[in-house]
Amino acid sequence: MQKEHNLSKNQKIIFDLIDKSGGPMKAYSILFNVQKKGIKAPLQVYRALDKLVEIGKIHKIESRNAFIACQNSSCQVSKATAFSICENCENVSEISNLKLSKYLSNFSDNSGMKYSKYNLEFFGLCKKCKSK
Amino acid sequence: MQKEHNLSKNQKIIFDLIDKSGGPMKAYSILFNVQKKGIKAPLQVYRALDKLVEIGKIHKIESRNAFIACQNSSCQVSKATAFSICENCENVSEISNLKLSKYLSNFSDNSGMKYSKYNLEFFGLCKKCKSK
DNA sequence: TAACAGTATGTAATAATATAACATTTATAA
DNA sequence: TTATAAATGTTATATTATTACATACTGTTA
Ligand SMILES: [Zn+2]
Ligand SMILES: [Zn+2]
Ligand SMILES: [Zn+2]
Ligand SMILES: [Zn+2]
Repeated sequence: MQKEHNLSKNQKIIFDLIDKSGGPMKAYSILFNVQKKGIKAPLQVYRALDKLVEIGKIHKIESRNAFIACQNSSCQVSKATAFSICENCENVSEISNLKLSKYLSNFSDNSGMKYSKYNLEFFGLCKKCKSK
Repeated sequence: MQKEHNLSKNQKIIFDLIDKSGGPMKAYSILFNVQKKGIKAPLQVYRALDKLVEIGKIHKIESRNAFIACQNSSCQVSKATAFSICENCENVSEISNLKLSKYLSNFSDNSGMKYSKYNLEFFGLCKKCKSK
């Protein structure tokens, strides 16, 4: 069960928009879409995004500068994330694979570094785009 | 052995700078550093960076919008990359671990997607920063 | 309730990152 | 040589993100 965070007004507006979109959204596209709700400035968007990432309700797709609603029930923070990204249609899915996440969370090498977080992005062609 | 690409003038200037720096560099920091060599505009930098990424001489650290020289002898293209990033000192190393790269290159799930490329970024504290 | 701390908001300005469009030049190869 | 691809030069502009400062809200505790 995901901890219930009481989202603030702006956080809720922005989370709902991203969640309903079903895919990744970019900050200025979000801004455009919430202007009718009174959110007028980039900073208002980025602040809400920062908080939503922090509590794991959304994740940032780094290679796309975009934000997607968490598709796992278990992400309380954005600290172990994996995505598949179609390079043709830009469809993005969060990968939820216990073996993969265990493998990566336990990964260590001889660098002496203690890893506390990772982000993995796979690229390729999705089913639809492959068959064209 | 890495295929010998005959880098163009701008590509060589920019690769040498990044390589000698020993760490990740940002595009506009690169621009500042090569202005004395006649490279005056952002686009000249970005074009060289694009090409260098394409042939695997450098990789982009997506979470940092920065570029680092390939530290493996084997990357002919930037299509299977893994990095460790210290969140304190921002030191970045390319991870070269055969088991990890095999595991990820062979990864597949039931999404029907064919993965042809991945990028993995680990975060944590490096040896030095941990012991402070 | 009053005082406080922490979180969130509003607003303007600006910084940092990246690309579009167009003209010209250089390298490679048929 | 002629054609083609790759690289360069230049200006302008688009996109992404943060700084700085003022104000308001929310929950806790004296
Ligand atoms: Zn998630
Ligand atoms: Zn697709
Ligand atoms: Zn490499
Ligand atoms: Zn460090």
